[in-house]
Amino acid sequence: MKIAFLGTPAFAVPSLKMLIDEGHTLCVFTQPDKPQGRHAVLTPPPVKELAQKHNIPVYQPGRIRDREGLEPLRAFGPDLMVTAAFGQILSADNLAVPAFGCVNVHGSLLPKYRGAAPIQWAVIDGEKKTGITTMLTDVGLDTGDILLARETQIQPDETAGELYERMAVLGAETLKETLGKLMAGTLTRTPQEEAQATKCRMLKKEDGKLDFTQTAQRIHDRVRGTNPWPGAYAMLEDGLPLKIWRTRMTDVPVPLGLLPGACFGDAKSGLFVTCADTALEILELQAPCCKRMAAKVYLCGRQLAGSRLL
RNA sequence: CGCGGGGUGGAGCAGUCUGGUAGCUCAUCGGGCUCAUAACCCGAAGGUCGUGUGGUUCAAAUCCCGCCCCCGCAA
Repeated sequence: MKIAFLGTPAFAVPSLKMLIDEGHTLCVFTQPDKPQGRHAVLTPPPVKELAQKHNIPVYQPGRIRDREGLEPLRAFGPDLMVTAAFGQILSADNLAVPAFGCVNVHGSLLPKYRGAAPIQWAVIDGEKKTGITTMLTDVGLDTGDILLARETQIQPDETAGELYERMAVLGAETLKETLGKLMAGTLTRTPQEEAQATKCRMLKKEDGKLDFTQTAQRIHDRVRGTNPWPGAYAMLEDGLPLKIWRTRMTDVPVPLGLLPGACFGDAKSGLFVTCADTALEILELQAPCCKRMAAKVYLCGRQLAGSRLL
């Protein structure tokens, strides 16, 4: 089949790889290169790199709805469009181009977690399971009819980054199955239950800010859900941010009289922070201007016990 | 030339402002205590202080200059 693939980040890479391996005729649309890193080096999105490696034509329109996106799309004349974390909203004109419409690979069990960063939000919310949904794209935000859904369990200590990788692979598998049924003519569509729908937004830097008046479980979930981006953090008493990469639920009792955010422990027993209910162990952290390291290692050279995180 | 912090025994840091042959915690090794221990006590080994065989000085981890690498913020 002639397929236009619209995707941008690492999540979309396995899906594109699958389409390449299946031998489809492809054309890729992805977001423009963006400055990244300390020196703002212009970096191509992961999907672009894969596409170029296979000599697939790549278009990077600022807006897919505008002429600069629509024209190459029409010129390619795809039978089907596939989107996976593309990052732009398609217009009715875009959707009208392919005869078979547009299949979207979404990182949640729709109608829950429509929108951006569904994988991260599922972890932050402490969900036990999530999954991939393929759907027929319409003009709304992830509102189209559901084609297939595949569940996966979220492990208690799994980070958003780890889950993201698994979901990217699961997404490719689900997409493959969806296309197989589409070509076999056995695909069915099910409207989403609007009453069950929830939306999630893009993650912001501030979403990594920890609030130790919450329970240890909720804080643990936020640490997991914001790893690796934007990263969880708390303020040290001098006002600088301390990044917290990994935590572990414990049954360590909180010493009497400690306020939420108070730290205790040492290089041998580990670092603990007081939450609303129990203490949470901090396994890996990163002080300002330093590399990330195990909390016990950090405590070899510096003190945190007795201080408080805000 | 976006702003800023850092490179010191295996690891993490102090010492740099107010130059004078390097200190702390953890790890390692040896010994001791103990029914036992990753716990505790005692002792030991281990560093040309990122780099130039740079400059200043009687003397540089410390002051000045160049270079390399790492990190935080901002994009």
